Amino acid sequence: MLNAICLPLGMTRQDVAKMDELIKERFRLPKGGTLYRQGDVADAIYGLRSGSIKTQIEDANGQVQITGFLLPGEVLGLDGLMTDQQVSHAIALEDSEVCIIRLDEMDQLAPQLPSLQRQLRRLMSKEIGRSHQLLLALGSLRSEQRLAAFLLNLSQRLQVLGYSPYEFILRMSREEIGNFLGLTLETVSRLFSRFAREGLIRVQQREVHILDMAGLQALSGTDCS
Amino acid sequence: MLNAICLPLGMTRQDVAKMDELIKERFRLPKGGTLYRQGDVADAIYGLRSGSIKTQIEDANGQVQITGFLLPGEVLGLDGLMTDQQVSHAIALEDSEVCIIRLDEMDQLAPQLPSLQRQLRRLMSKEIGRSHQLLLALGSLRSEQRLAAFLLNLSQRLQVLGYSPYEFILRMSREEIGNFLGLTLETVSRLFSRFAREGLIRVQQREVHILDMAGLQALSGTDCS
DNA sequence: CGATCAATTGAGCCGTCTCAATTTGGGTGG
DNA sequence: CCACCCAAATTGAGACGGCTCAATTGATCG
Repeated sequence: MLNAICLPLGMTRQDVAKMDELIKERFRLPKGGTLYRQGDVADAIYGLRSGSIKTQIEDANGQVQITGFLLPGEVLGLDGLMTDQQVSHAIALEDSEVCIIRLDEMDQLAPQLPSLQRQLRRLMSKEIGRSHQLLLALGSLRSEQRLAAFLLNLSQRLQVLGYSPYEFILRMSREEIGNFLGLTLETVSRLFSRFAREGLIRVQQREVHILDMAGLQALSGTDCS
Repeated sequence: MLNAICLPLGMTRQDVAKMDELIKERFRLPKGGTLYRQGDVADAIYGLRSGSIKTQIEDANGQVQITGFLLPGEVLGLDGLMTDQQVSHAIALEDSEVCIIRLDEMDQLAPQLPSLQRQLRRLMSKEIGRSHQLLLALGSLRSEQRLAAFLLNLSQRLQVLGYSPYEFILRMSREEIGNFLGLTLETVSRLFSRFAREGLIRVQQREVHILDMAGLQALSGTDCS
């Protein structure tokens, strides 16, 4: 059931069949490739089938803030829905594949698919929640808490995908993690080293082993996220 | 034209007349009063007619992050639209008055009012932009830049309302400003003093006079916002 | 007019950034 | 296949910014 990757969750089998109509279109994105740019017309949303993607916003001065790292099964382009314009850039961290869901096609199918509406709402809700969480983190958490929360979040999302929550490969650089968390790359690197020294994780370049999940949770202050 | 305060912008006179149907309902909110709470069912959006309101989110640990300060003419409750649930608290900073626009009533009128849809989209777009800006600020700006940007933003919005952009009264405490900007109240207070010492502003409790707008803009790094 | 809360200001410390040197790993071309 | 090169990551030293704790002054409201 490949489509499960594109728009999963609470749908009947018939609904899923109808969904197939929408997600025929696929797209391969090479590492570093851009799926869409801030300001582009937003005429579709995208399901990430494989690989990983970052989204980032850019202000007039070229200042960049990464707003999210997407994993397979997650949906992007939702933030542009309101405006008909993308509000962020989407860039592949590695060779990736997305499926494209055109808005006009979706509008046609929508009346027959109430579950689609519900699904979409749930996704946007999650999106808003994410951005709020990031706000809270940047506003009030200390660096170690931010990184701990970051690792736990990643671990949890990978587990949902069927991967081990205890060992994974970071798809993003220290600099990108730092930007996302509002820290410098050196601070991120130091924290990785410190966490390792304290026996919380084992880290070797981008390969991470979580040794003490509970310890990380305690550190992050907030229970998971 | 009182309604201009509730949902202004690009509508024909006839459209505005129809809008009147929606915004009959008014509500007075005392200082410190709560308009809605995180988790409440979101069955309406609100136009702020007078006063000022803050919105804040709260995580499981009770950690609070203020996400915005609303001025008259601005609309709140939009972030709850997707989810049917409010995702933030809305609390009055002073005695305020809002008009209530019930969603079900709006849905009935929507087909006859395409401009309403457009208007709503524009507002949500602005909302998302705001949250992104805050993200950028918390992630990458230094304290002085944050406060400068904050003052300029306020100044600009007040000017739109017809007030002087050069002198205004802060409706929020130093602590609330600090929370919003990811700083402590002491740092905010010190910055106010420093700005005053440097001749950028004159400040006396919550009364602010901007003396050197260009200087503030230079400080904030980003041109206005 | 006292009580209370908000704001200011100071001193000292801790955390994070900056700048810089070094190591590691991956990719490319000889 | 190896040597080289470049980007990413690590680690250190030092400076600075913002936080914490604490005392004082200044408003506001019963």
